[in-house]
Amino acid sequence: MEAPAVRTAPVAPAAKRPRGRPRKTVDERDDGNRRQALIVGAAKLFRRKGFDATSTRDIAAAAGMQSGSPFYHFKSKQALLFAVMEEGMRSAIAHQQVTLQKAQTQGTSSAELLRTLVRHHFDILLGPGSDFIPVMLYEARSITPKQRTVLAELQSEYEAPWVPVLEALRAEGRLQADVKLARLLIFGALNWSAQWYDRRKGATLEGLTAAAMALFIGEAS
Amino acid sequence: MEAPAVRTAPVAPAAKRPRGRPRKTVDERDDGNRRQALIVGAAKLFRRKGFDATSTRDIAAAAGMQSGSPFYHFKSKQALLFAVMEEGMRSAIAHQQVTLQKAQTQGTSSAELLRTLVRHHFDILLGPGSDFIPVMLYEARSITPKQRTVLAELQSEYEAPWVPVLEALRAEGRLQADVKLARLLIFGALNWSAQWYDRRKGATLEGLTAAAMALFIGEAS
DNA sequence: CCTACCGATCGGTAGG
DNA sequence: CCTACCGATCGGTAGG
Repeated sequence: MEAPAVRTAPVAPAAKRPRGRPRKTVDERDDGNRRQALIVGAAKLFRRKGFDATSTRDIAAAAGMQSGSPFYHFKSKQALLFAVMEEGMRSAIAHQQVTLQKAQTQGTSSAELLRTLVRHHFDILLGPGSDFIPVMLYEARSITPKQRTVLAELQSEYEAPWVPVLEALRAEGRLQADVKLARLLIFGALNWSAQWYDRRKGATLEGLTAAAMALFIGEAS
Repeated sequence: MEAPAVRTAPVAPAAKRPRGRPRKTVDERDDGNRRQALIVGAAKLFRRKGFDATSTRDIAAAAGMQSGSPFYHFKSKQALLFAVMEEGMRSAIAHQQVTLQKAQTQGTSSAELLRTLVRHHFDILLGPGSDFIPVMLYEARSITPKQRTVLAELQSEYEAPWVPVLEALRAEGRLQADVKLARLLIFGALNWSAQWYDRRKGATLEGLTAAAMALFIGEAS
């Protein structure tokens, strides 16, 4: 059995790498630069107008291309949507791991770990230039069942570090709710903020995090 | 100044009332029965496929009509979407008031009131035949700013009874978080359940309510 | 990656 | 409320 190809999660968009012929997979090509421009532009448009209301012409224009050109990079509009979601998730997973490792040096309390996870989640959800995760959350209806399965696995991977933290809090008596339902409700509380949070208005991500912690485990702010 | 026309909130769809000519407003007619069939069918389709992915032909077929006929009742597809949302909100407000009055007989505790509100919210969100509120929550992008303003007012009306309850809980020390942010986070936790809750699977609305209460105010289940 | 284009679908309307 | 229809837009493709 061959070693599986390791996919590097693009935390930041990779710089162009013009070596060799562009690789081709089933439904997309990879020549770095332009492809990435399509993904970034599509993410922005999908978030603002929704998948169905965004035309491939809009996306092409956002990347400075002509109307037919996106289909040189992606076999379909749906494949482009999936690329946005997948890149968003892989990036989020990688970024979360780094953040967690930084916070976990010594005997960090479970409450502090939860705070780190919550704060990080607000970052990828509401931070500058973060359209990928909201698109994944709010346009899930528009992908195929097979794609949905792939994303579900990535989501499990993302949520994995939350489980032991919530279980520890429950064991410490700081969390009363059933852990599985608590996780679903907590993600709801956080994810919904993409609907109402306005960077220009009052609340900071720090304040939001404090409020969430106070609500979930009664940590006085 | 004339007295403003009172609009009755349609908790249950009104029976047909064939007296006089049908009233006409700016963007819709009212002849009861058929109009309601369009609203109900549209709600179901909008929820399942989204506004953009639902064609007016789909909606017409769901009501047993020909493709052009919905436009006899609604001036546009968007007006039909708004009708779904508005009816959903008016019905939810009325239903919430009734539920609250039943629960509020004597010296009901704030925690018990919150439980009633949460349980009721799960009902209109996840109960049988409740597509209206999910549509309002998840298709808000597709209405006009003016319509959005109307809905925002109805939402304020719906949320109004929650505020004093949360304030009381905060005063009692059972809620640590800022009340305004807590309200937003709580609605997020509840509203998101429309994304993952599956009536056929395990959890009951009662169990969900218990978990939510445990999470928000540490009420042991 | 562009040019030129196709077939399909869609929201909406006229006229009855 | 139906019939017949229109103009516009859209995802996608061939051929270079």
